[in-house]
Amino acid sequence: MNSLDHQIIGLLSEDAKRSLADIGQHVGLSPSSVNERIRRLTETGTIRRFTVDLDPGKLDRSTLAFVWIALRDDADESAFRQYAVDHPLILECHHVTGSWSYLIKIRVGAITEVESFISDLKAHRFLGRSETVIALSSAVDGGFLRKNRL
Amino acid sequence: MNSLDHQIIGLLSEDAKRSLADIGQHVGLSPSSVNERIRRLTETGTIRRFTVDLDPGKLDRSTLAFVWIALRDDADESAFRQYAVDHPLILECHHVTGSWSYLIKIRVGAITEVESFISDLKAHRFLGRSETVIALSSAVDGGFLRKNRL
DNA sequence: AGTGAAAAAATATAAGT
DNA sequence: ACTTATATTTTTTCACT
Repeated sequence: MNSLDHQIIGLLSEDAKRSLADIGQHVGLSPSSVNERIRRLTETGTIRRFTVDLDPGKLDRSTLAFVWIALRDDADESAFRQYAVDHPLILECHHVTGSWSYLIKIRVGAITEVESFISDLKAHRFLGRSETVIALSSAVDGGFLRKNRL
Repeated sequence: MNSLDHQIIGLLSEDAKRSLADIGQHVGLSPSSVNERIRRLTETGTIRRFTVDLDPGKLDRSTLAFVWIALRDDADESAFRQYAVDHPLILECHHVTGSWSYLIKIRVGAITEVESFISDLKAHRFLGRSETVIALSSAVDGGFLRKNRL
């Protein structure tokens, strides 16, 4: 991982459809060399995958909410984690420091879905207490490590 | 945006390097049709861009922190938002409901950088109060809207 | 909207420095 | 490691249904 790799990563995260030739021009390498570096970055796991950045609003997921969770004392924590992995609305679920045990980030179509989300947590007997925070607007979003963020 | 588009989006978000032919096989369309649908999804902004999912750990950004911010009473809020946009460590910055005004998500190489991050907020006279929560581990991460999350 | 065929472009491979 | 040249695959375009 040297400076060239960083540059390549920066260009790819900005637009992964750039051709190897185009990237090569920017960083001063031939297409084959760029190709080989991307292959290695992918192999070593620095690049996890090529993907698309989607607009949540266009996919009926305009509402962003953060839900703090305190698990029940008798909750099966590994079952909870698996539940989070499988849950279609949960984008992030972090075990955190502080007075809450987990911070969950969800995107839903409407605020009413937050309520059913929490009800479901209760029904599964995971939930002790919770507190929900709604995002009114986002100055920065995307969640990616981006070009100017490396 | 019909079911075929959703399927295509799902496949792309899983692996945006799949060929049009491959996607076509899965959804039952010709490569040209898939191409046309992806073109339209991109044009309408449903697909914002093609990008790469990077491993923060491999890029010296292993530490994930959430910083709750209450702005100073006299803070210039639009200046703060611009500061957030320009800041290299800030992955997300949301204006939120509740007793805090903003929730910021940052990824840093080491926990010590969180301190300098907050000092800088203070130096810019944005910060009233703040509270930092560190992620100890993540059951779900990535931040993308993913295949099974549409 | 979708298809199939042809053209254009991009990627992957291999031989040489 | 990188480059150039070649082979292969993919993407794009277009005439037609």
